[in-house]
Amino acid sequence: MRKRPQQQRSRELVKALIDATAKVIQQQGLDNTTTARIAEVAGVSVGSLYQYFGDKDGLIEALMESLADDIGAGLKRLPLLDNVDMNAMISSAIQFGFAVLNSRDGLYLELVRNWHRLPTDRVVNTLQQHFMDLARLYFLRHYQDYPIRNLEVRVFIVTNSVLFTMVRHISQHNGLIREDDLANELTRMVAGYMTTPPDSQDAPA
Amino acid sequence: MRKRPQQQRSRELVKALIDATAKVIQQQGLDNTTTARIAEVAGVSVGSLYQYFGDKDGLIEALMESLADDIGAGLKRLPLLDNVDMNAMISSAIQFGFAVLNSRDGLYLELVRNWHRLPTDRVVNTLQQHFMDLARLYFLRHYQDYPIRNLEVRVFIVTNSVLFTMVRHISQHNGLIREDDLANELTRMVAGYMTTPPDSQDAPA
DNA sequence: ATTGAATGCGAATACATATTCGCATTATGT
DNA sequence: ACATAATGCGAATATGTATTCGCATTCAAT
Repeated sequence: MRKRPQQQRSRELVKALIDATAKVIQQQGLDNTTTARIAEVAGVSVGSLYQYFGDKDGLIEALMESLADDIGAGLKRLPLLDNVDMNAMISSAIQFGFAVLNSRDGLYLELVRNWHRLPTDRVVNTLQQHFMDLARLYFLRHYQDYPIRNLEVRVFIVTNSVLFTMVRHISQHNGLIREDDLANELTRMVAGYMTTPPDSQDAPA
Repeated sequence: MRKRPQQQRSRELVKALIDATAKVIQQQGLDNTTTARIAEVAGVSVGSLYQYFGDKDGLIEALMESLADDIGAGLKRLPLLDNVDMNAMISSAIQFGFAVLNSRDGLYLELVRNWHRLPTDRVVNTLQQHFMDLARLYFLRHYQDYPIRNLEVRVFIVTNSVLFTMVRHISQHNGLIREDDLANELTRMVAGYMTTPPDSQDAPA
């Protein structure tokens, strides 16, 4: 942020710009998100935009920071650890995921699709960290004895698998697969995998 | 394609353009892929480009068609069904996936990252179709009796999970997770999931 | 009320890029 | 060799977009 907004109106202007950025991305897609449109939607001139943000990327960064906080807060609010069995816990988490992706008219959807050209580190770390902690706590509480090796790898796989499978499904309006079927199957895959001992080969052949 | 190349040199020109498109995407990224650069790399003028392709998208479409064929051929060449157990079969498929993503200096990587703004239907269908057939044949051969319900959903989940987890991993140079660990764990997750009966809840709590 | 700082403005600037078009060159059939 | 079609060229055109800058307006403190 180039300059700190000091007065009330400029703080509102900054907020309006970040909100407008979200709105434009959600309505026009990241490719058609221009500083002109953002300023217009915010009811502000382009010049004012550059008073508080060094460039367009700075503005988008600010949006991502804000959303990372939202997601972090949303996750903390979910009482995932209260679930006794892993199936229920994972099911809740996946439901939350779908809810987020379907919220705000597809804003999150568009952002995840474009992860590779956005400053997503903060959000990704929030997610990864949270599920990592969750997994550790869960195993400590329920399987104090058996050692879960490769927990980092497992959480990495599971997080990305679920997230991108959901995004792919929502993005392509696949009428053949219902969202709750997908959620159920994802839950089964993840629960099965997370509760598999590290060494077993486990094919019931 | 705006006009069919009839003579030898123009057929070569078209091929050079498609090759150049791949090269530029791989070297500069999709965002910096311009008609000027493509023409330059192909050793051809921009004007000639528009003789055979209606627009830039047409050119990229032609590239995708060509790659879809390559992938289809590569898949057919893999003797996946010769594996007796599912673990080996899936492991081979995942190895193939990594090989493709690491080939051509990251061309495929960049294309998968940008799936949402590319004409990927043909490639996606090729993949989905192939693994669907494979799964059907495998279950017919090995478990003739028990009915695999939701096979479409399972294949959808598994394909996207593996593909995007691989892409995410390769993209972020995550030194903490080795590629073969990831491959092993992916194999375990997928094999476990694909061989799970449709109704079981299967958490060994 | 006055004044200096903060804020806000938007036309002007400086690229970058897709696409066209009139002309030059090369191939093909006779 | 000639005529005609196919091919190739690249400067010019049209459009879009990020960013700047000099000036106008509003605020906050005295």
